Amino acid sequence: MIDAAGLRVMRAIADQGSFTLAALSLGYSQPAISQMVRRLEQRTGTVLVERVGRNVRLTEAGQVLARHAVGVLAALDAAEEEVAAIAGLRAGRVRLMAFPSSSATLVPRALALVKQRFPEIKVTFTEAEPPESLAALRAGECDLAVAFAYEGTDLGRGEEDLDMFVIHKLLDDEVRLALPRNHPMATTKVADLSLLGDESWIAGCPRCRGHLLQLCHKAGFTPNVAFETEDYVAVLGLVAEGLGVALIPDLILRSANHPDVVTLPISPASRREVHVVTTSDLQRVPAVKATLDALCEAATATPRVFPRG
Amino acid sequence: MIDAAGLRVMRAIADQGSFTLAALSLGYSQPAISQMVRRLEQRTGTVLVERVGRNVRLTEAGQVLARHAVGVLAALDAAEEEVAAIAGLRAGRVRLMAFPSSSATLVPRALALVKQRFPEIKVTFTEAEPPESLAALRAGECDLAVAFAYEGTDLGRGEEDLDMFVIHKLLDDEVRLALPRNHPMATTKVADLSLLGDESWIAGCPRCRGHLLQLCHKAGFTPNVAFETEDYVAVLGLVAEGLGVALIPDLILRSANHPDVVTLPISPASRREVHVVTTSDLQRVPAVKATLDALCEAATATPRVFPRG
DNA sequence: TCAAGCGATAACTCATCGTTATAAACTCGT
DNA sequence: ACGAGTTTATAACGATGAGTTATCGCTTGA
Repeated sequence: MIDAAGLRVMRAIADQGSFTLAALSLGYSQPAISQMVRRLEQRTGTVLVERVGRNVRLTEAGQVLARHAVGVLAALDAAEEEVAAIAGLRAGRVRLMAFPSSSATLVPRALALVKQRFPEIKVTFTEAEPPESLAALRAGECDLAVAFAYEGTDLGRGEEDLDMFVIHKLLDDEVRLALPRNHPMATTKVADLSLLGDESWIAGCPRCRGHLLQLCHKAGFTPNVAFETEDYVAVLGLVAEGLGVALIPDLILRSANHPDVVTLPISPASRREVHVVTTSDLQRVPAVKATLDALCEAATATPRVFPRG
Repeated sequence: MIDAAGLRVMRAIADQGSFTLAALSLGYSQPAISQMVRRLEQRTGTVLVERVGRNVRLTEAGQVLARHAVGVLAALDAAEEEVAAIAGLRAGRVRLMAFPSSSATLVPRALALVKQRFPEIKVTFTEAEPPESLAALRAGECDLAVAFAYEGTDLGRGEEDLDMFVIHKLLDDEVRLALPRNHPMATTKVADLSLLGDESWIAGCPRCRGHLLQLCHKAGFTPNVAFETEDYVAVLGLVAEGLGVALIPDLILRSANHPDVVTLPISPASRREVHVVTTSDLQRVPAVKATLDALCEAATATPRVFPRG
């Protein structure tokens, strides 16, 4: 019934004291104000403006509207400004979820980029394995998910519905074999999986374990998994102590390595792909887009370091 | 840029969780909501709603709008309600000015009527002589002026510009002669002015004094004005003591009389007209109209009482 | 008394905002 | 796996709102 434009007009009339000046101050023509007032009057069913001589004066009802206009317009401007800040990257919150081994290098680098470019944007970060982060994304509890997929497998658990997502590839993450420095194979250039059927194996996260089983199966044996832990520092420790060998993604090795552990490329080679996942809607949210871009840059700019002991 | 309708829509979406339900709750069709959101999004340049499956979810910017909507819409409703109250006679303030002798009977009766019918309407009342009340009306400091004009004269001072006013006649107010009970003429039915050239006269307000001079002039003499006072109770007292005679409007005699004073119709008859004056704009203000109506009713309903001692 | 200023009005244009009808996409139950 | 039932998106269209320019009438002040 009564809208912000009407209040703005009433306020201008109250401030300026005439239709003409009010029109001027609002950037309208004088008849626009005249008609606007008439519309307001027939909507409210009340006289809002007293026409006295060639001047105008607000009636009681008109003064009521002008008085309320201040608050309403201020609140409206505040809302507008807040949205504009989000649109203009001067504000905004991005909820990022990433799997643990990405949080060592990739994510911090991206967050630093965002913070440097858009200091006002708050990126909240939660570690989560891919199935969990994708579920959060689907549930609207997250804006960006950094996830990985081993060659030939899907992101998430496989039965996931990925149609709703927009997926950007960040980098290829080489899977390497970790073995003790004093292991006979430690001096070779490439580790041939098929020669490792008798080793004790140390498995990582559930999906990594699945990948290990798959690779070994293709290599002709079923691995003897002696330990399971999701903590890759622990994996390296176990390997260093000669308690087994393990498959470890290169990404982890960039931030964690162990003096007594050697890593080698494996044959047949295997890698996992690291992706950042969002939705087409969220991708168009400026702060989300900025963070996504930063992740892509961090991925390409990060040099690959292969610590070979 | 962003208006109340937009906020209302965002709020409804936030509350209802879907476009369809939001449309239902606002009495719109579903496409109306869909288009409204799209318009808002291209105006703000931001994604406001995440389309997820067949449901929707607000983005951060959308939540900002929905959050601000509460306050803005509440303030808007408050303004609307306040104006509606004025329009519906459930509120409002009327500033009434009336000349002193009207405040004895006419005005109290009218105010009682208003109060009985519309208890919420506050009528403020100020005594003022016609020129002053009309000036206040012109200056916007008054909504209704009760004024009088002697036969053949204007309201106000005569040089007044009456075009801007709307004038309603309330009643004819007979001018009577007041004289002491023991005055020789006290027993006659009609006082012949031309026989009173030798009397001492007591004059009232300036305009009444002018009228007195005019009447006497027509009757062939210039009155000997012994006293001047605007207090008609004083006039009656002076007359009662035999210090002079006076012309007194009937309206005053309805509320003030004196046992030792007799009043007679005069010849030639003279009367003043009592009017209520406002402007065409103010006349359409409900509370003003209600008060004006009450004044008219009070004027016609008030029986004429001629206390003849 | 005349020129200047102000509000009202008329006539017209255009964007907005609503509608209905229909398509496309998703969820869920069988 | 597939169809029923929702849900959003889109198209086409109409009514109304809201702006413009041009012009009139009135008030005012020199």
